[in-house]
Amino acid sequence: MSKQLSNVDRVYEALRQMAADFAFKPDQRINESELSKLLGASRTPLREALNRLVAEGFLTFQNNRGFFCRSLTPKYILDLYEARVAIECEALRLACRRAKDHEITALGDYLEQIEPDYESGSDPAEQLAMDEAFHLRLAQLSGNDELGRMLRNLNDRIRYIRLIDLKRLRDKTGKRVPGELSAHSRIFLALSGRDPAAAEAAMRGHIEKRREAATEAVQIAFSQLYVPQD
Amino acid sequence: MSKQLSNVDRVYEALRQMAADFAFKPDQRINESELSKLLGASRTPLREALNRLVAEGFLTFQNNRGFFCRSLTPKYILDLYEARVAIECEALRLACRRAKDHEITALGDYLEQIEPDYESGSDPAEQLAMDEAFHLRLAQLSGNDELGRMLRNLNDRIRYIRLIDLKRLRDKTGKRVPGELSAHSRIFLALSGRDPAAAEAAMRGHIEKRREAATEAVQIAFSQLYVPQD
DNA sequence: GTATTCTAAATTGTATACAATTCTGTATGC
DNA sequence: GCATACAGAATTGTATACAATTTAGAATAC
Repeated sequence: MSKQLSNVDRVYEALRQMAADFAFKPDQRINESELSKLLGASRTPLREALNRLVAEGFLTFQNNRGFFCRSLTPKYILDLYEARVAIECEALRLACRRAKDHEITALGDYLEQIEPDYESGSDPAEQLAMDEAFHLRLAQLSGNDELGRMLRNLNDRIRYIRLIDLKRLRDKTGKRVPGELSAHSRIFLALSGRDPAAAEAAMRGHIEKRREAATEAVQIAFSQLYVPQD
Repeated sequence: MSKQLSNVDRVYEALRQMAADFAFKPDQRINESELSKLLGASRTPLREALNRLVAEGFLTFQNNRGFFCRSLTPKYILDLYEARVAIECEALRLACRRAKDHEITALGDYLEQIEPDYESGSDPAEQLAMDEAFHLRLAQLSGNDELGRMLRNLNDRIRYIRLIDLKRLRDKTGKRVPGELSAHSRIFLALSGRDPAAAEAAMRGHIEKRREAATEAVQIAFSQLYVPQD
């Protein structure tokens, strides 16, 4: 009847958020004592949480030197985008075979529901959250829990860069994100028609297009991380 | 100049092996004190290692109840096989584009080198290790570290079942594993010819065929895990 | 016999202490 | 100036102690 979440879980969630947002700068060494004070827990649960994040690829670990933030390089981000292609395309193929009609209908309703917010120049972070939610629901229609789990992990590690890319896209095109929604619609229509080849092609193109802008986004990320913003 | 590996690393490797081999039975609760005595370390580093394994999907964790072995169900194993298809097919597509000629040649040499051991009825565990090594090298030709990392994780979680499947296959076909080597050859030839479609088709069929036998292998796994062997 | 409550034992959760190691800055030699 | 050696400070690694919680079993009621 009391708290369901353990302290380690709380610390873990906080650290995951921090790591996703690069609150730790790339390759930065993490001071355990300092961090444990900040999070209001001793080093024991803190280190347990840090170890989880190492296994998930958010941090690295060196014996007797402690924990470090993952580095941020174009190669790393390009790899993550490619891994997304692998996971999402296969999930989509499976979804074409397995998703129930009512599940597809429900996803279509969701797409329509978020359309106004997506169109209007709402908060980029919200917009990205909606995008991730759509992609995740799509992946979940495969019925494969591992693929969903992997996608969630990839999303969390790539989010910081995707957010930069999204903002840039908006600036360049004046509050409108062109082609994005129609890309989602194209994927959805292929799924509705149970056409795996068309669905996969649409998904692949959709992700690939953003991947091509990733290197540039990484450059911007560095300038944001190391230069005072305003 | 002294030990490079930390105690946590040592404990982690041991636990990972145990978890892969289902030295912990599915859903079994793990007693920390007992295990720490067994591994010759205190509960602090033990729990750090256990947390890594939770993040990797080998174990689960319930607040105030501790760590448990992952459960073993046909659905779980089928999901892992599907995830392998996702990772390996995409890696292979990328390899067709990116692998250097000399890398492909080297892989071909490796394939020829292991052929005699693979053909003869050598130790099934060794045979599986060779199979995994081939698939991993293939994936690494993609140049994508994330895909390699994901495949390694999947391999470790699925190995126990694959070993059972492989033994069964040998028993049924009298020391010969038919079609296996030629499947690898077919994949390799398509890669050599830089034909992603053919390569992916061969890979997909190769994995899918074993996936179809997975449910049966899970049944056998249970009988092995809960009945004295000899 | 079954269900319920209670108590003691077992187990997990986490803070802390201290050993081992690395890091930092200063002094020394060339 | 530059490299090296060294000492002290800082940091990580891990055992241990004890609190919090769950579990197991006995006693009781129906």
